[in-house]
Parts: sequence; C-alpha cells; structure tokens
Amino acid sequence: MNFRSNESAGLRYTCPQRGHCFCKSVLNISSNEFDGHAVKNLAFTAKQYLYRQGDMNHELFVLREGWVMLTRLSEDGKRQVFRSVLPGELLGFQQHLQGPAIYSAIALLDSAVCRVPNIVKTCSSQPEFGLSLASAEANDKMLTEKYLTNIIHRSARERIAFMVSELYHRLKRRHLNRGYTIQFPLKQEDIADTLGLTTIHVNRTLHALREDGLFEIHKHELTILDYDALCTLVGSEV
Amino acid sequence: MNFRSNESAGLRYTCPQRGHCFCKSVLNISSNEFDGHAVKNLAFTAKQYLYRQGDMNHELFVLREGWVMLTRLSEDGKRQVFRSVLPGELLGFQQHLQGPAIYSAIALLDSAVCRVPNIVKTCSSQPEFGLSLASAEANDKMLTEKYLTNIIHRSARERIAFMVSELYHRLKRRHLNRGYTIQFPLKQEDIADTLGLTTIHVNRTLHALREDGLFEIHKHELTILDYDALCTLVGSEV
DNA sequence: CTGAAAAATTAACCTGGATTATTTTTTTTA
DNA sequence: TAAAAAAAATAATCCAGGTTAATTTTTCAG
Repeated sequence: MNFRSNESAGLRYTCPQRGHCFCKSVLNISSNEFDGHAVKNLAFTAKQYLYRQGDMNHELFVLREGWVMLTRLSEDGKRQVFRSVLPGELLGFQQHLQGPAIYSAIALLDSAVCRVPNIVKTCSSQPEFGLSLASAEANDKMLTEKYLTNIIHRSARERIAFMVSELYHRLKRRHLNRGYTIQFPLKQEDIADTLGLTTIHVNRTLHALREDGLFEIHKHELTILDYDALCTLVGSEV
Repeated sequence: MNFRSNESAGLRYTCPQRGHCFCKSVLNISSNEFDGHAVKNLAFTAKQYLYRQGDMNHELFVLREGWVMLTRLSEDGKRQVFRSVLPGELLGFQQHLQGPAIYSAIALLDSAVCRVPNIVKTCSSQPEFGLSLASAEANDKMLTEKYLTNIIHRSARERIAFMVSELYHRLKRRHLNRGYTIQFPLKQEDIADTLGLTTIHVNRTLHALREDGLFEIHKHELTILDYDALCTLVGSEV
C-alpha cells in the first residue's frame, strides 16, 4: 500500500484495478472529480471495520487492494457471512442508501479503498454510472444465488470445493494468484458461516480434501494441488 | 386484465402499480416515450414462459399484474426456484444484458407486463433510471440473502413460515391481499425447490402448520389463521 | 363426463452433518 | 519469550430431514 506516499507527493494514484471491474466505467470518464475525492481516508488495517451493521449513512467504496468480508448478525446471535469483497469490487451499496447498513464490512487483510463521493449526483452527471451500479448489483445477486444453489443441492465437500474454486477464479481474473496459490485470510469459522456448516464439520471436510490431494490451506495461503479434480468436484457451474 | 381493450380503444393504460415500486421513477418522467412502447405484447397466460434460461436477448419487464416465478435448472437436473416476482416488480435484468438468460421466468397466473424498451438509451436520457435499476437489484439481492440466511439457520417449519410471511407482506404492501387471504399459485414442489427441502417434507410440515392453526392453503389460496403465532415463529427479521 | 396425468398425502427407514466435549496447535499480547 | 487467547483438530453420539415406496385426491384434456 504505497498510495499514501503518492498522495503526499501530490501525484495522482492510479488504481491497480483501473480498467477492470466496477471502476472502469466510472474512472474512464470523470477521473478528475473522482480522483479528487477518492484519495482520502483510504486505508484500513486487518480486522478493522469499514462500517458496521446498523451504521447510518455509511459510504460507498471500491476496494483497491486487500480483502473485505461482509457479515450479518441475526437477533438470535448467529452470524451469516455473505461474501468476500475482492479488489476491484464495489461495496456498501444498498437499496436505502441513507438507512442503516444491512451488514458489517470488515477488512481481513490490510486494505485500501477508494470512496465514491456522491452517488445521486454522479448518477445524474454521468449516465453510465447508474448502469454500472446496477450491473455490479446484478452480479452480486447472481453470486449470492450461486451460493444459495450450492448450499441447497450439494454436500459439505462440494460446497467447500465450490467456495474455494469461486474465490480462486475471482482472484485469478485480477491476476492476484501466484500459480495455484492465493492468499486466504478466511478462518474455518468464516467458511462455516458462509456455507451453513459447523466449524467442526468444515474442519473434518478440509482434512479429507487435503488427504485426497485437492487443496491445502496453510498459514493464510491456499494452494490448489489437483486443479482438475477440484473442477470435477465443483462441476461446470462456477 | 382489461388493458388490451384499453389499448384497442386507443386509451393509455394506467398501470395499477404506477406510484409504487420500480415504475415510479421511470414513469413519473418520460411517460410519453415509455407508454408508447409499453402497451404491446403484454399478456402471458398461466404456465407460459416469459423467457427461458439460455434465451438470448430476452427483454426487461415490469410486472403489472399476475405472478411470475424465476427458476433455474442445474446440469444435474435439479431445479432451483429463486423467487416469485409480484406486481410492480422488475424482471429480466442481469449483468450481461445481451448474454443468455440465467434463469427462466414462468407465469403462474395470467399476467400482464410492461416492456422496458431500451435500457442503455433510457439510462442516458434519464439519469434517475439507472439508480432505480440499481436499487431494484439491491433489493432483490437483499431478498436472496434473507432466504439464504433462513435456509442456513432455520428448521423446515421456520423456513416455510418465513416464506409465507415474506410473500404475504410483499403482496399486502400492494394491497393485493383480502384480509389474511392471498392468492397462492405455488405448488408444494415450488416451495420445496425454493427452500431446499423435499416435497415430502414440505407436505409433512404444511400439514403440521395447518394442524397448529397457523395458516392453510386451499385451492390456490393461502389464509393466515394466526398472524401473531406466524410472526413469532418467523422472528422479527422479515 | 371420463380417463389420465399431476399433485398431494402417508408410512418406514436411513444418513449427513449437528451437537457436545476435550485436546492440541497457533497466534497474539504483555 | 512466556502466558493467554484464539483457532484447529479429533472423537462419540444423535436427530432433522432425506430416501424409497405406495396410495389417494385433484386437475385437466378430450
């Protein structure tokens, strides 16, 4: 994370994700205004909350680097993990922008975000922005539906394989892999709370998947050992 | 559905949902252009598909009246029901507009839709449209996340109660209830494929819920018999 | 109105993942 | 660098909902 020094040197920071994903349509057009606002209050350290469930008037961000996880606590104290937000992706948009945040966003790695200043204004000054926003939301919706389908129709082993494969491919698309290895800051409990399993069963299943030589997690890194076998297990619907 | 006669008589049809939901922002502004396109090819009978999973260049609709269900078949032949689309709601938007439809939309009741003509053009001619689209998608995403959470954390009895309550409130908001009675065209198999249960278990559970006097389904109508008990079972997170 | 197909119902048995309990390892903090 | 806290690992038992197999009722086409 070296953009802070760029900022203080008066240089415009070029987002590593520019040209990819959400930023593309926004940044291609009104870079001036956007960057003017963007490079302020941008760093979060691991375990820091970007905003919490219930916060009023939380902001809209694009993740530049790092890893953010979206979670929600229900009244009975159970935690649901909705998804990981990876570099280039939007976070913080919801139907009622001014209402309380429907979930919490926590950084799992040191993270840098760029703030989208005024959504309503940007939408009217820049027609493509609204459509980008809608596309990003539709994409999130589709991802949630894929998780839903996997959780409903498949075994613990297949669910975990799906999750690993999904994250790997999402990172690979942005060249954030090192061969078959990716950073993996999720705890077993996070996997469990994403897939509707218990921590114990995730542990058992991860053990079996490692034994079978599919992939292994070690020191916050995940390495796929048998890519083909993983794909077979997941099926073609990633 | 009397709008066809309106059309042939040369009258502008006023959508019963105007002023609610998705249409609001669109129709308040460019009614002329919109209605010009809208009142054509609008009727679907029960069991008719609006579009099918895989169809190219399917259209964007707003449901005026009726009931549409969104489903997807996975390669292993299992069917997932994603949600019911109720009057006033948008259907057919997805990340890649020109790509194959990611699910099928089937009318469960005789339905009337109004077609949204050219999304990209509308977005640029009318800045609020993009934001409306994004809001609608965010709302769908939130609904999917609620179903996900319920499916993961709750028993069959609670899941079904949640689904009934969610549909009842969504219809009531549009005054499409008759007291505690609503139209209910979903089959037990549809409930099962929405909630990740077997038809047999849905049947068992519906029987128990009726026995316990919570609600009953009869001849495609659902009547809530004990609203308070239903709310208690569902919890406050509808 | 009638036969066939679709949907709903019922019963008996079984299993994947939950639950409870405890130990070991790793990470964090002082 | 040692103590405390968090995370991972392992084992034994249990049950909600799945599976299989019919039967009955409802819907619908001819």
